[in-house]
Amino acid sequence: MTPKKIAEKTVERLIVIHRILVSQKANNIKFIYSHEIAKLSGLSAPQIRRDLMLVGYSGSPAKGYDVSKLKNTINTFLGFKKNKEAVLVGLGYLGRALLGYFNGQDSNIKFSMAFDINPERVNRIISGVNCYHIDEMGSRLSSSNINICVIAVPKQSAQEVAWTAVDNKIISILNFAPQHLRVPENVHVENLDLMTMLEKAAYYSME
Amino acid sequence: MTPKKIAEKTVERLIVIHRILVSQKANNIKFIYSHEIAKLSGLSAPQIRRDLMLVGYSGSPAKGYDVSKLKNTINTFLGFKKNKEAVLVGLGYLGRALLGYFNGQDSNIKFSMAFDINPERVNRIISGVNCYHIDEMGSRLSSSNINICVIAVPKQSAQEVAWTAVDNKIISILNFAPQHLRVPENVHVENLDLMTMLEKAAYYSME
DNA sequence: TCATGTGAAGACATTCACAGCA
DNA sequence: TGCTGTGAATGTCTTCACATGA
Repeated sequence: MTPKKIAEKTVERLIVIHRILVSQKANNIKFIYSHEIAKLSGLSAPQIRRDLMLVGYSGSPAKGYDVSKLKNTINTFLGFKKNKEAVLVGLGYLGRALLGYFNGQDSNIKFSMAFDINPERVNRIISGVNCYHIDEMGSRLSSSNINICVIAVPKQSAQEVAWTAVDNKIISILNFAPQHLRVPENVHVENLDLMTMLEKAAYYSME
Repeated sequence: MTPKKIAEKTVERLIVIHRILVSQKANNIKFIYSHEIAKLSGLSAPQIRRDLMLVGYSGSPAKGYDVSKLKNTINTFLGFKKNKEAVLVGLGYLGRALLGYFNGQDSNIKFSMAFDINPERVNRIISGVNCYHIDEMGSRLSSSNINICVIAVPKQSAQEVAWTAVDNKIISILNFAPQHLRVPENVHVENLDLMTMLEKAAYYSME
């Protein structure tokens, strides 16, 4: 499906641009210039034009880009599908927050199940999501078609969870554990280390 | 305080390396080679040596780097201080999770207060942190010495929160709202957009 | 022998600046 | 006039590869 090899940063920017287009469309804006997107996104205008070049949509110098058409083009380009499913592992503070946060938004992606090792957290429904014991993860994943896994467990367990995941159809992981995961080559890992980010913010709080 | 202008990515890597050194020290490891750090962090060995060059610590080819000394050098270089304070705005799912998550870890950075607009969420203690109404944010910040702010409010309110923050001593923001923040030049903004990250993970889940 | 420290090369990402067009 | 689309230039980051030293 992935047409060419696109830089990760480009993918990120296109997602951001796409969201801006969605919101502009909701506001009934029909056309938009690159510098307007720039203002809203914090990206630079030439950068945006370059990214849009890549997706192969042409605007007009007179009116700018057709919001609706451009949105659809990016949609297709990124292969967005409706109702994509993901799975969450780890129902601590962070995990439960993610369930509420993501499943509350109007997003294409929903968690369709979650796992934890703690018996008190499982066999119930949290934010509309069925929660099971981690022992069931392998079998439930392999009998599903889910291939996105979000890991929100303590770092000691993260690698083990990742192995179970990649053994059962998962090919993309969003990892919140501050732990480098070893995975097969074809599996994508997106690390999101909150502690590092907070420490980074702290670094820039010194003058 | 910031000695030279260090690339943001370098800062991130140094934080990661630092954490690895802390954990190695806890395991009583005295010396470590760059390729060992590489294995643990997912970074490349030359990259690590380059970063360490920058902090100005020299290892020995025979034994590698002295874990304890290197840790302290990075500590000093990054200006880590004990018990740095931050403030949280937004006590929804995500905000409450961050309180539990960060204040539970053994970190140098703690939240010392939190704010929300919803009366039901304030004037109480959550995960050991005093929660106040957003109206009190300005006065409480200005009478404190906190200069790190974590924003976990809906995107509609994020810019307003940011303005209150920067008007009251905040110079570094960790922003979870999917919204570009306009701030004065001297203020650092670290964006952490969970929805974009999940969508990015979804992108890489297609073959 | 094997790892460090680092100049030089290479890869990658961003911006410049302008032709072309409505 | 003021935008888009884009070749070329610039800037930044990463890796290579090897001299050096224990």
